[in-house]
Formats: sequence, structure tokens, C-alpha cells
Amino acid sequence: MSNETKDLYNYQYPPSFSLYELMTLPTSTPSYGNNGYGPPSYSLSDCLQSSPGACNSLLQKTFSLSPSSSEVFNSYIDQESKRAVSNDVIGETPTRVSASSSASEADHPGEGSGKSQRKGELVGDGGEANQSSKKGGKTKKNEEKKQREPRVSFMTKSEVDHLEDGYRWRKYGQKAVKNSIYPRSYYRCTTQKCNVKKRVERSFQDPTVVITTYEGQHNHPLPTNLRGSSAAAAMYSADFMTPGSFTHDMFRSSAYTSGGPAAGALDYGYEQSGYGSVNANPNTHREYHQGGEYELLKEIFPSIFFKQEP
DNA sequence: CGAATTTGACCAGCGC
DNA sequence: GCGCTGGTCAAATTCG
Repeated sequence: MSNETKDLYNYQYPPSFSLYELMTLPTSTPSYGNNGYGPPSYSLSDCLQSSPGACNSLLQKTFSLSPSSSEVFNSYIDQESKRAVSNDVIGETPTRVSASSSASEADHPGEGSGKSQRKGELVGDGGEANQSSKKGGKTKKNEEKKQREPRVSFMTKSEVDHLEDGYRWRKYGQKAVKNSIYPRSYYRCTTQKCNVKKRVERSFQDPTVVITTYEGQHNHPLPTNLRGSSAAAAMYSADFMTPGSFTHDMFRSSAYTSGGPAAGALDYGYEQSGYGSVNANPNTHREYHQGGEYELLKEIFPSIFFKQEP
């Protein structure tokens, strides 16, 4: 991963933009369709679900809309192939992400290339069922190469490593990573049958940036009885309600996608800006949560909230 | 006391 | 084949 990772870390953040801006961004790419209502004829969701190229153009446009912003967030959607995303996705300039970085899942050759993913893990219901692989139980050797869950990474400016996103996570490991003084933490969704995982690590080049990589899709709704859920929802909606004033970082994206048809598997990401305020009083934001913006967000990023079991 | 986290060990894939 | 590295397990420990 070395070089790839470096590329990622050296990545220059493009100017930020709000999700709101992104969504309402008009496009000159009609081929992506226009749902008929609302200005956006090509949304981020389109981009994420269509092609890196499309995403690229969208992002480029987006970035150009808010040149004054200073920070940006990057998300990468790794789907499977190591196909580079660089040129395609974010264009060349500031937003360029090395092809490799995408391949290595933002660095993790491991999962990315299916390298260290344990056999069995992610196969079937999730880790639990396959724990035998390690101690004794040997998973079928010939088991097909594990299928990689699509991954999406977000670079978030935050002082806290583990950002609250509404779901419950259990930490199952932490490891020092090469070329970084910061350890990487591994989390797994605690909901039964949900094998979503996420890795959290801090950029060693910019300690204020947390790189969160989600893998898989939740097959359940947000735990509503969690304080975090409302907080997270508040964050989503708040960003919508006040583009430019709350957090522009959410979905700052430079999708790193390795291509593949699973673009829809994009999970989610968010930015916690001023985390204190976010968690301080969730109720304050509840109205937003239930408001139209929230619904709109759900509509655009259905997978952000949950994936229905087939 | 149960749940969550920590942490060292183990395993697998990749590059040399 | 060996070493390196990422990812995961699970016992021990800590926390609420």
C-alpha cells in the first residue's frame, strides 16, 4: 500500500461544498436522467450509482461552485476492482486521488485486493459464523475468493476518532498501520446479521482528518433508541438546512471507486463538525430529522440509512 | 455482572 | 520460502 497510501495522504483537498449544493447542482449530463421534479437532473446519488466519470464531472462542477471554501472531504467508493479512479473520478487537479489509493481501499491492500480478508468473513452472515477460520476450524480452502463488500471511505475533519453515525459499533481490533503513527481501529456493527464493518484511522499528515471506511451495507434501520441516531440524523439534516453554516464536510467526496456494478452499495459518511454541538442536544435537531430535508436525504441516499433485506 | 474495549497472537495474501 | 503487513480473534481487562 505504501505508495498508494501516500498518495491518499498527500491528496490535496479541493474546495468544499455542501451536500445541498451538490444535490441542487444542475448538470449538463442529461443522460443521467432527470426525475422530473426539482432542479437537479444529476445528483450525487446518480453519480455514485452510475460511473466514476459522472461523479467526476459532478464533483468538479461542485467544487467550482464554492471556491471559497477551504476544507473538503473525500469519500471513496471501492467496489471491487482495483480500477483506478483517479483520472476519472475527480479529475486531475486537486481532487485527484491516486488510482492505487482506491485500489487499496484507501489503502488497504488487504481488503481491497482481497488479500487479508479472512475467508469466511463477510461470507454469509458475517464474522461470527466464520470465526472458525482462525483457530482451528479451517474454512474451506477452496472457498471462492471472498467477495469483497463495497467500501466507501470518508475523510472527515474531526477531533474524535470514532464518529457517531447512529449505528452501534463494536470495536474488535486495533492495529498500527505502516507509514502512520496513528493506529487503525476496526469496528463491526453490533446488530445481528449485519456484517457491516468500518475502519477508522487518522491521517498522519493531517491529524485533524479522520479516515473512515465503511464496508458493506446495513440491512436494518438506524437504531432509533440511540442517542447517536438522532444526533447523526441531525447532522445530516442540519447540513441540508444550512448549507454553508453547519458542516460542509459531509460527503465531500472524491469518490474512489474501483468500478463495478455495486455502486449502489455506497454506504454512508458524515462529518461531525463541532461535535460538541451535535451531541449536546439532539432534540434540538429532531425537527430537522423529521423534516423534508431528511426525507430527501433518505431518498437520495437510501443506502445511507439502511438496506432492506431481500 | 454484563457489555464493551484492549491487546497480543494468529492467519492469509503479497512482494521479493 | 520468508518476511511484512493488514485483518481478525478472543482472553483479559475495563467500564457502566
